[in-house]
Amino acid sequence: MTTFADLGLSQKVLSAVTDSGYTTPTPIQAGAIPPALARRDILGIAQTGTGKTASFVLPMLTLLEKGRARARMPRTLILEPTRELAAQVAENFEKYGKNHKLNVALLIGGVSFDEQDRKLERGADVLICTPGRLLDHCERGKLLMTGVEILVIDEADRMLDMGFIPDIERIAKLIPFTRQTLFFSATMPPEIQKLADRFLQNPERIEVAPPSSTAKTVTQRFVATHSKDYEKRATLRDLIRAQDDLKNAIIFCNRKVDVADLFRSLDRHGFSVGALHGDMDQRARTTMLANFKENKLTLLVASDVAARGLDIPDVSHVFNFDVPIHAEDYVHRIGRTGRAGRSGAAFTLVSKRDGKFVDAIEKLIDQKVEWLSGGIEDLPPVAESEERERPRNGRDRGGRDRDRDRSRGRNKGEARATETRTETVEIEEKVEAVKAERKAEGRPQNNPARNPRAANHAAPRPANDDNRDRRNRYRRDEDDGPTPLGFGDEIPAFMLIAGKA
DNA sequence: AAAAAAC
Repeated sequence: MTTFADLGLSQKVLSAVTDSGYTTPTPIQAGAIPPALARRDILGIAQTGTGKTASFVLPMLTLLEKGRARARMPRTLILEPTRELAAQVAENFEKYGKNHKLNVALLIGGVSFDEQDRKLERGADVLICTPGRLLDHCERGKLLMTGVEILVIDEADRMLDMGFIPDIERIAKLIPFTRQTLFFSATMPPEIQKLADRFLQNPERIEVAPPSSTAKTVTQRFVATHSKDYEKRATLRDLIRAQDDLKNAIIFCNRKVDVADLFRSLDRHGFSVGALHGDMDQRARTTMLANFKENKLTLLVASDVAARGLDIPDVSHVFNFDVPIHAEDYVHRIGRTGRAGRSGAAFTLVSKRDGKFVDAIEKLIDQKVEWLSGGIEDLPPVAESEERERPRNGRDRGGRDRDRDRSRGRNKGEARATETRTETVEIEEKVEAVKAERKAEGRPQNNPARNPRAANHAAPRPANDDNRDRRNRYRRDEDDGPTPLGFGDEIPAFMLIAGKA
């Protein structure tokens, strides 16, 4: 059997791989590493979860040992479609490059330029980027890419979906054409093939089957639900509570606003929950993902930003709050669980209007998905009592609901979750408290604009700092019951936050 | 019916 030692990797790389506990390469690694080391172009058709990242990181590290470093010139460039994926690849570089003295620069949007600029000035050997920020650096004249020897285009099909191809073409023009190019895509539709033909010279083509673990180790179920948002939220809560082997879960919504809404709803119901979508500020995204990975959060409500490629080894459950509009997304989403041979469960809430999407999914995965308990036709009619059960005053709702849940002895994890509310909320509450106190004392608030140094000492920004989120945070949920007298849909801004104009 | 990415 092939081992990593047979592939021609350097001692430094091999020892880091061994330290990580790996002995046997995956098919994509065994197929791509030897030709990559021989300076061949690579066309890798592989999904995430196949060990794809290591299949380019390991040979790149070995090749970087051979050439000579040119002053302040990056020698390798990796392009990723999302910031989280870029960060994940950077982590891999640190892990497998621990015996190397390489400077890795992560150039992604949503964070300040300063630190990235400093890294570039010190001289970075490896750039790991999202396209927009990289081009921004280039346009500012801070970055010369004429020394790049290896270009990696990862997740090419997704780059295409996201409209990144023009950016990729521009970037490719800034790099010598004598470069070696490693090109990866999960699928090979004609557009991608054309793209590959343009970017690659006589590539070695390696195609690996999608990880079969998805189909084999993930238990998939459809769950019938009424279609109103609050009904779906209730269905979801019952479903989560009914799981006795739930370790952690990602809950996917189709839209960012729904991620925000569902996050707040679950949080108010006392679940240990975080959120992840592209309109959140980068700090919040990073924190949320880190906390989820470290099991400080049990649930992560996410948009499809988290559907592909994110490597969280241990997700026990995936819930689709919304049926994905594109069937491929379903495959990517449920692929977040059942990884590395572990078992996983994937539940998809389905309401009447989702019929055709459900059909498309079953067609794509070529199997029928069982219903958890009866189909949509078997749903009991909307219970009027449920309407009445909802509290009159939305403000008291969270506490009362939790008490009710507790007295029913419903959930073990949930009471604990009540105490460990998400850090986001805690941070935000702290910030508001400090601000309110200042205002009460009549002291001026920190104004970073007036006093730039104050910014460094200011209270931490709320983790979930997106303006839209902030407004929505105080907008009342549909399941909060009737609006209190005297307020419209929105509680007046002055009652909410001191400061924010 | 969406999401993602630069300011």
